[in-house]
Amino acid sequence: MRLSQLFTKTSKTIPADETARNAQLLIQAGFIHKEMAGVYSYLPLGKRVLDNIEQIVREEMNALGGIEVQLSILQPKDIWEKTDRWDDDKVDNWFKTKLKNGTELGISLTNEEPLTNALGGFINSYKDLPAYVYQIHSKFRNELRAKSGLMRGREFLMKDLYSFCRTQEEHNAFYENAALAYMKVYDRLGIGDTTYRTYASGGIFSKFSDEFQTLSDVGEDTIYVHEDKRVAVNKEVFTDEVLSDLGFKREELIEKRAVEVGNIFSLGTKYADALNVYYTDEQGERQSIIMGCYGLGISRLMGLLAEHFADDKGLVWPEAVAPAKVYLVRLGDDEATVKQADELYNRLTAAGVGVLYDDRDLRAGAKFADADLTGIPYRVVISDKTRVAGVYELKARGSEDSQQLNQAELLKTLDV
RNA sequence: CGGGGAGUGGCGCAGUCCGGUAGCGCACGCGCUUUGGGAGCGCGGGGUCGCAGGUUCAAAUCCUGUCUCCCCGACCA
Repeated sequence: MRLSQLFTKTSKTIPADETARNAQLLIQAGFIHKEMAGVYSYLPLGKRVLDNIEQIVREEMNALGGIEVQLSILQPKDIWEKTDRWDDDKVDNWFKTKLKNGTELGISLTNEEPLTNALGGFINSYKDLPAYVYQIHSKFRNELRAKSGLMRGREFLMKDLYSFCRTQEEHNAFYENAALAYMKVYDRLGIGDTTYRTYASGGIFSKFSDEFQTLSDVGEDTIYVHEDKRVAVNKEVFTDEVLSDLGFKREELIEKRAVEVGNIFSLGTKYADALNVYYTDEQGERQSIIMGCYGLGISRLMGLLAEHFADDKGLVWPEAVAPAKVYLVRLGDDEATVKQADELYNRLTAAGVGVLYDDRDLRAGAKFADADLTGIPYRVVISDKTRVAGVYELKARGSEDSQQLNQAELLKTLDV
């Protein structure tokens, strides 16, 4: 992408109506636009980051055996009444709307009922199970108060997967595999070493659910980390009884602040039963389906990564999610220099390397400042001077030092 | 939802207490100079002060209502 063609622009000042560092940085760098409290639009660079995170999640869900769908955002009321969840007393942060004729509708905040209902038409036999179905789509929650930028919005992008199993054993095995897949996602995003599988309240179907909590001072959750076992306990279930169940001693655990970046639940048979979705086993007997749900916040992760990897100059994206791998700075406008920069841009682009090509008519300082703020992993400078010297200047975003390389060395360093 | 703070060109702010029809920086346009860490000088365009009502000869400024944003708390299937 040529920056001369990009409509967004960076700002020298941070927005006054945000205090969350992630939102400040992402708005200042032109990645997102705030529509209203808790609602953000994704501009070109932000959209790329979001897509990159989404793709990593998609790959791991596919590897887990998941099959992707896209569910509707408008939802009918009747299926939620069957599971007794429609009432505002049951779910109080639900956006709802109405058809012109007065028919009430729900706006997607979760999808157990719609998906189970949709699957019900196809699931008859034990041969049709298990089924692991997911989507990556917007969710809406009418939070009393939005906060923390992308980390807690009213509209957000989330991956939600639902498992439909025949037996508890089958469910348990998948549930554990899902937990492993989640950790793979966090590893790929560069936060694996600070993310803990965390015991949390399980609701009515199991003693615990599992949250995935990434350590962060701006996190909303308090967890107690067991470093040796690489697990944690959420404060909400941090009781002597639970510690005893888990075989942990209180003094082994360290209190930390964390951001919930995933949560997986066992759901039992409640929803499928309520929606009259069963399967017939090998003996011809009708059996209940055991469900699980597995959430992972894509946009929240973007906020977390923005905040987690930033420094005083701006964003510092991990290469896996960066909107581009290379920020190519062209200085000087000698015809030969322009030609050389154009050629490198074309070559890298053809090789599949994402490049933000700063071909704008700006001074060096402005371009360097933008390169830093934008957080692209590698900065390459081509100037009249480097051209004459026959070198390319390469600097990693996280490093203070730059190096002078010939073209072969540069391409090798960039894995081209 | 309770408490606190704030809404003034695209962005960041001053002006509000002590009413007299709006100012600075950034950004933007033009010109000259400059050109490796957010350039300098000059000229120029752009806002009716969140919205509605009221007081007054006169309201960004005072009064009433309302909307929005931020923070703390509560809430978070």
